[in-house]
Amino acid sequence: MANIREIAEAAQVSVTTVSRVLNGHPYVSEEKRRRVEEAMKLAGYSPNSNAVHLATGRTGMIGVVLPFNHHPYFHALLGGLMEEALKHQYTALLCQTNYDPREERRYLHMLRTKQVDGLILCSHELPWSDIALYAASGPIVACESVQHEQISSVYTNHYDAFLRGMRYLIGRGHRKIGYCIGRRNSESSRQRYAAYADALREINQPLQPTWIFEGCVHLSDGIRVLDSVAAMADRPTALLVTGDEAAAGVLTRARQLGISIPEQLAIVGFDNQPISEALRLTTIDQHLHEIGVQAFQAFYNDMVDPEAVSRKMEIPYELVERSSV
Amino acid sequence: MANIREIAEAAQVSVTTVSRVLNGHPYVSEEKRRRVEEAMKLAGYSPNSNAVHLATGRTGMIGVVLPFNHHPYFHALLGGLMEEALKHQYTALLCQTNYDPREERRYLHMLRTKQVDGLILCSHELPWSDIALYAASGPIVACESVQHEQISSVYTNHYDAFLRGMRYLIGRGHRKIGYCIGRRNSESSRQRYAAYADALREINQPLQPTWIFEGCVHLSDGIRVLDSVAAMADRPTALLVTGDEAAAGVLTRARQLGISIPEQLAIVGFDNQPISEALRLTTIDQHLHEIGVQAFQAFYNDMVDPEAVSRKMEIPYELVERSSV
DNA sequence: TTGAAAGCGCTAACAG
DNA sequence: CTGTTAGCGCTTTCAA
Repeated sequence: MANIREIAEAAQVSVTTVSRVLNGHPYVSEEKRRRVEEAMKLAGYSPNSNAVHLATGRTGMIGVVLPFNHHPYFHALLGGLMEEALKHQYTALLCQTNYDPREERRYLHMLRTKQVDGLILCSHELPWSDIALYAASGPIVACESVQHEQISSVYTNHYDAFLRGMRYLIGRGHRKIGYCIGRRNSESSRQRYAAYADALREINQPLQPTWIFEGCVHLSDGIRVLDSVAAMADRPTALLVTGDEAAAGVLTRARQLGISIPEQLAIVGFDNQPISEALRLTTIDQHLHEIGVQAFQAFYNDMVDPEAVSRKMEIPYELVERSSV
Repeated sequence: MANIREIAEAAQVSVTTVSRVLNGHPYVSEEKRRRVEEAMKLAGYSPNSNAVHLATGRTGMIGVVLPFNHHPYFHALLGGLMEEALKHQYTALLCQTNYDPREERRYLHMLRTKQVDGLILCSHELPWSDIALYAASGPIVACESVQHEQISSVYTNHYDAFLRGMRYLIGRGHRKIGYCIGRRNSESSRQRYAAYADALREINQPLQPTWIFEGCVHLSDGIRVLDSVAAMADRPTALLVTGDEAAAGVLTRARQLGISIPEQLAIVGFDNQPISEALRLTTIDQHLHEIGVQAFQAFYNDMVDPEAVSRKMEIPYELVERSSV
């Protein structure tokens, strides 16, 4: 209701001084600071964000674009991201797309209109060439490997990580290996397929299409997969499951059906999520929390120094051995 | 990058004229409109939202506060809400609290700082007396029954709805009835308990505490409940489950275990969510979509006419008979 | 330490 | 139909 001028009058100081105490600037006498604070409290004053944003040219808000957020994968990523954002007085605006390109574009547009200072994309539908056009309005960071010069990128090398998983299983004597992924058309899925095919080639095994499962995101998807596997005449002896949530579904369902893990079916999960620890699931940790942290830092760097070259940062993964292999 | 003045210069018109075409106002000659549009396209111009918001005193954004949004309950509510918001050129800012009162307060504060024009609370941790203090900064609408003069309220009469469910089951001959709720401490849970106790009193049945289940939100919770029930020596013959998602869990798990529905166990769900249709689940529809629509309208009314008295609107529920009873 | 004053980019009377 | 002009509320030189 009240504005900065009224506070200044009430406290018998200039608006500049009020602004100074508002922003914790030095060079304000204790006496005046006290008076200003009192006046603000008395008036129940809160500064108008829109005015602040207009005057400063920044909003202290970063848009985090993701398809949905009800998944441990995004929790881990967001955890790191927000932790880091907080350190720099930034707050995250959740931009949920539900895989709708129009929604995605709406959020990209917010960069143009200065509603957010930058964008971190945890997922995307639009082509990068399209997205890059918005980079002129503010930093854009992708949580996957992107070549574009204007887009920073913090990512896992999914080919390597998947190959590591395959070789680990192969090293344990497995030849009949299947795998589960989330969406088919993502870049990471392509990389995983390539690693899978290459690994099989190394051991001269044929590629068995029925052992590849798509759409594995939630626990229930893992249950579905295990049921399919159980019904097969020729079953794989090991499964690489991208996402511990789904892997947990596979594992619990298997136990339910009396299929012993790892003897009859070995499982390697991904992400080292809390549930994998609880279930003693062997998993490949891609350090999502760290990806979140680095993604924010990449944004922040671009923000502070717009001239800087966009970062391309590969985050190392790690195999966590437990008892599902 | 460019601002409205530069566009005006480029198009050889005044800034007012540019503003007019920007906002689709009448009284602009076709000739000038064309010139302005061309200049905007050429410059890749987008208006600065913060300036617009500051000048107009509104943001066209409404904050929707909820604990999490990965549940059909909130989908339905949000669906109606956003549909209505769209009609009035409003966009919803999802404010996820994870049941953390500090987060909630942060969102309430956004009303003070004019980051949003109003707030719709689908859930809350802070006491209403506390929340009401923020109502001076903009309309606040609750999706539950609230007495506070400054807070509009769009709600289901949970006591009546629950009683309706109980009497329906009783009418079908049931005497041993249990129920499942989400959180224990919500107002709706208290109402439900009251209706439950009253209904049992009507038929002179003792209240059996072990037949009351809390924390039933997801499908998995329903599974858990059914497993508990199956293990009981003295089982209820019917269950009132607030939330079709959980009810679906109860139902599928029961079938899995060979417990026949409705013969050995009758189930009444709540919300008439898509899954209940698929499973032929009898359910009480509280018209969540409509609650969302009305909640936005309540906000919009308060917005347009700040003098108006806050609305208290009870939305009728409806029993949808299918085959689980 | 302090304050006057010039913006930030846009809207909306008001006067033609 | 069009333009002038005074804000919206805050930050930030700049000079004192």
